Amino acid sequence: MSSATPPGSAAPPDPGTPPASGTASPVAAFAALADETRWAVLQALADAGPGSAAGAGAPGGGADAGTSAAGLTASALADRLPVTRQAIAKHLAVLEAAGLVESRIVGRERRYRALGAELTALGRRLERIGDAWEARLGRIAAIAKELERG
Amino acid sequence: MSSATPPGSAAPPDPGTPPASGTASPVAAFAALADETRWAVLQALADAGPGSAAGAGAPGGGADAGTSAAGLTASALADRLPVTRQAIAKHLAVLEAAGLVESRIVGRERRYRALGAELTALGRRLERIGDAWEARLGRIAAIAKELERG
DNA sequence: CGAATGTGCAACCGTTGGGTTGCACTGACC
DNA sequence: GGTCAGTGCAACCCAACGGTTGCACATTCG
Repeated sequence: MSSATPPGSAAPPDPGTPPASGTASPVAAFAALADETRWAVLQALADAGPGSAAGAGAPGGGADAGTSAAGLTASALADRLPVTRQAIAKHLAVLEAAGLVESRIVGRERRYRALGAELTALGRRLERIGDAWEARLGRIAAIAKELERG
Repeated sequence: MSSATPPGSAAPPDPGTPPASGTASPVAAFAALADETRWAVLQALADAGPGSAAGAGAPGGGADAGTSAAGLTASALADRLPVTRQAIAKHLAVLEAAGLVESRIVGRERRYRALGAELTALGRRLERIGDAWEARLGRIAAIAKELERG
């Protein structure tokens, strides 16, 4: 009971842990990744490129040129996805709480961008846990073989 | 809309895909990993070692010696965790559907074991997606800089 | 055979969660 | 200053989920 310690169940009161930056809890991140709509949001954020930023609408002019790599707003995402802006906002809140997304207030709008590094870190953690399990299984098999041989 | 393709949303009818083996859908796996009790189950399965297999009970004799690395039953897990056997059974069903756990019927009992390799594969996939996002962000930043200079 | 252990299915309950609608508010633009 | 786009909060609905209880079925052991 010491190798893989993913959840915060056995964690101490956690007193001196300011909201440093990244992942809150792995399970929260998994819960955030457990929804297809949320994946769609993440993917839309991930391939949000310059030129297709604000998308349709913006009749006045080009407007958001310049800081093109700043991400998308909830409304822009709602334009791309078949759900309400409010639903998107909730999803973005979940994703941000899980540390998978970051938000910046620009003018009167809030731009979100995906944090791929957090995803990568989470993946690496999963990888390590899986490897630990496999290793333990191997060890058990070895012991069993040993016992069999006498 | 071509780099990372985690969910099965945009997937074709998927006609000729027999239940090859492992992971059904990544989102299913994440949903499976999004519960603390399920993590506890996985961990209990992961460090299920010889000697502590059937746990307390078994008054008759040693019984399950031999195939000690075969995994734990739902009842044994229910003995270790503060939930009902039925709850454990449901969790195991979810985990098995997600491809994170495997079951073997021995006598009248069903033994489960954790599939660490699947976890590892899932982690690797996450890692790749995160890296792809980061790469795309870098490319966007480069383009923005180019535009600024031009 | 009878008793015990283990499993599986089904009903049920409380809570969470995705999604919508509606409204109030604030910052930008004419 | 008035209007318009964009956000935020709150209420509400319905489906899914975690969990329990209860019972019926199989299988092993005395």
